[in-house]
Amino acid sequence: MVRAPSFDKNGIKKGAWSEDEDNKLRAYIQRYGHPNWRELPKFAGLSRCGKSCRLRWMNYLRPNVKHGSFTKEEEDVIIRVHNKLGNKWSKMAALLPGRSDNEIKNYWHTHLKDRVRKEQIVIKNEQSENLYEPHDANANRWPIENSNFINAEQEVEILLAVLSSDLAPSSSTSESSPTSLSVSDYEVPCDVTPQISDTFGNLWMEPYLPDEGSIISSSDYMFSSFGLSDEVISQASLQDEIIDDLFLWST
DNA sequence: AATGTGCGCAACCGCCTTACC
DNA sequence: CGGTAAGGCGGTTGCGCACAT
Repeated sequence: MVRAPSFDKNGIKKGAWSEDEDNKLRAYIQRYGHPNWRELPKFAGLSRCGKSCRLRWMNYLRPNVKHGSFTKEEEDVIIRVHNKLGNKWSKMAALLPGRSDNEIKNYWHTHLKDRVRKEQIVIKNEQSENLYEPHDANANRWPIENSNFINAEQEVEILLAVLSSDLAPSSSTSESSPTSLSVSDYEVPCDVTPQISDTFGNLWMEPYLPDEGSIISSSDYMFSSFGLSDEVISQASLQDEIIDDLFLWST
């Protein structure tokens, strides 16, 4: 299952990691952190390159990393994000705490790729049958196909932004009716807010109509379209990066 | 029992981006 | 502003295992 250990011409070990190497790397990082991956193996007593150490830590040794089969919810997130962005494994990993980008990538190629391909064929066939009813209310039940009012990457990033605690509504407003949500409910930095409004227009202000008679906000619609649980949402820790991204898009 | 074949996944490789000088 | 180093990302590979023949 793993590559056989070997040494390159510089004496750098390659291939499968031994338990002893794992212990050395784990102990060193837990004590000193990893301010410099290139220097780390030297001080940790490992005959590995820095990249190899980083990969081993990120994919296998770091705390809380999960292994084993994916849940249905995790599969849904992968499929939906892949539908929007393609092979952005690190974005998916950010939405799935404990899962590494490498593991998600492997899981996609071995379990999901073919399944999604088949399902997309089915969806396309069903859509082609509805060609003459493009504005039918039921069309809103296809969130992936009907949410391209901004580009896909922006949509996922805005989703992450809304999911993160800094931008989420404060507790005093989160209990209120969804129809009352507006951009002012979010703690967006003051120098960013007007630019977001300029860029995304009514995205933050207009309610989305998923079905006759019910009204939810655009952001709530995005939550539901990605099928993310509150638990996943609360664990997202990308707020700084997201705010930076939002700022960049708006300039 | 021996051999062949496909799958799953850890690890490697090369490129791109970012930070620093 | 250009060069360099380091980190990060996505594509690909190699090998052990399970199953089929």
